[in-house]
Amino acid sequence: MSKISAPKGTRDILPPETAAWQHAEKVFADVCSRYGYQEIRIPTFEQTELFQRGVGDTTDVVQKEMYTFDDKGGRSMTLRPEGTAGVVRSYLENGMASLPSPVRLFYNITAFRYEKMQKGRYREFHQFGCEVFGSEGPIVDAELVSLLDLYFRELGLKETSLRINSIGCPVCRAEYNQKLKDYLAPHLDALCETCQSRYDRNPLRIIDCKETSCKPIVREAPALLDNLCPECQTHFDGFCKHLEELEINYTIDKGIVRGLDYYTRTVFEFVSEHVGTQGTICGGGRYDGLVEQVGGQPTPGIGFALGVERLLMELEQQQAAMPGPARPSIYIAALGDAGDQARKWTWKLRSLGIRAETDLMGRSLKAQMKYAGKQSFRFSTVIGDDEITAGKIRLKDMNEHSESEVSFEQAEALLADHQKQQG
RNA sequence: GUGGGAUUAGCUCAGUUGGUUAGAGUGCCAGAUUGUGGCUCUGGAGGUCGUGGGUUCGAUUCCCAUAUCCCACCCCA
Repeated sequence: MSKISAPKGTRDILPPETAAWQHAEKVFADVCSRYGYQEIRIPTFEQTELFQRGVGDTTDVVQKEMYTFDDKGGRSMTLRPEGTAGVVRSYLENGMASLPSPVRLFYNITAFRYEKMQKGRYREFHQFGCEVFGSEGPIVDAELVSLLDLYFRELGLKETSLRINSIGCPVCRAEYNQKLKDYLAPHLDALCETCQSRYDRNPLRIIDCKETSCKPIVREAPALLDNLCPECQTHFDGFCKHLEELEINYTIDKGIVRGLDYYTRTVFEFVSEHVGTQGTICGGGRYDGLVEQVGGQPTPGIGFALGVERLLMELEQQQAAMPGPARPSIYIAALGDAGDQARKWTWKLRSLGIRAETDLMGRSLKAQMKYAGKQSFRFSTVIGDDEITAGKIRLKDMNEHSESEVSFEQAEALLADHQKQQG
């Protein structure tokens, strides 16, 4: 019989690493709530059609990376490849359009893409994200970026650069696409195979091509940012201005196009050097046409998704201080028949909020002490017949090697106090 | 989807120019005269040498296939 292993592209997240995850999640939820974002939880799978309409039929994600299956009722379902489409569906289905605007939501999800594995890329991966509905102005765009900026700062993440761009609206993009095609037409033969097929379907994506054959041609191509309609230009200028007001550094990168079809106007990425070639830690942008695309009234929206694996990898690279598992406070060694009393007191300590353990293995005193040392308990004590009759224990400080004789009540107060300081 | 590297104990890795019962370090369990940990010493458990074929008297070692992991391309978080 062959061994069963975790499916390709998935991985177990184990202690002590889980402590860093909890920290990242906690700080994210906390920063979001300060900005007025509330958490939404959505299904892990949706009707396949949602992603076809929402993410876009022409994208790589939908064309070849989705985990799609038929359920027993013959309905086509897909494990979510990202979060935005599901949030938009929920926004509409639950009538959130009638909530006071803007509607601010955040989420913490797993997502699934059937891709070849690489550093910082998994088939099941985690994203934190935010979505804002109902506000069209560039202030929201800047607010979202500032939320990320604050989050990164609170985690101690540095050396991450923000790149921004605008990819216009349907009006200016149509004009630009024509202009781009006019420019590319004479070079068409020199472009790579995929770009030749992109020429008719989605010429904008050619800008993003990394093929050596395409790069020199693309470099001279007209940029969408230089061909925005007046409205989009004003919006982009406003976005830049608000970032400057908030003293957030950014670089304009005319090459950012984003891989999902729903983006309009503002697009941005936070990029790092250390996460292999998967340098994008966080990507986002405005999607003013998406709500309508999924079947609602025209509603402006904007959001981002943050790759948690990549974020944690980057934090580790930068050796940012991340908390480890909480250190247990006290080990209660049980001696002989006093085991019952030891367990009883351990349970009481836990009800007082103290991280306490006692023997479960029926081990010798020496072995119990060894365990307490290895698990780095701060305090230990031995409970035997002597302690029970005297009503006093010797509380041992494992750091200082010192012991002090105290009553059970004094020990409880001391431990509670100690753990309050530890958090 | 294309290409390169890897796979031996829970973990990090030796090794056999093809030859009986496959090693180290670390970790785990136990003990060093039965009321006290981190050092030391002793012992123990733990591997069908990724899986399936082939060559051979004999394969963990050579060949082929396959799986998984790592890395790059593409794309993305």
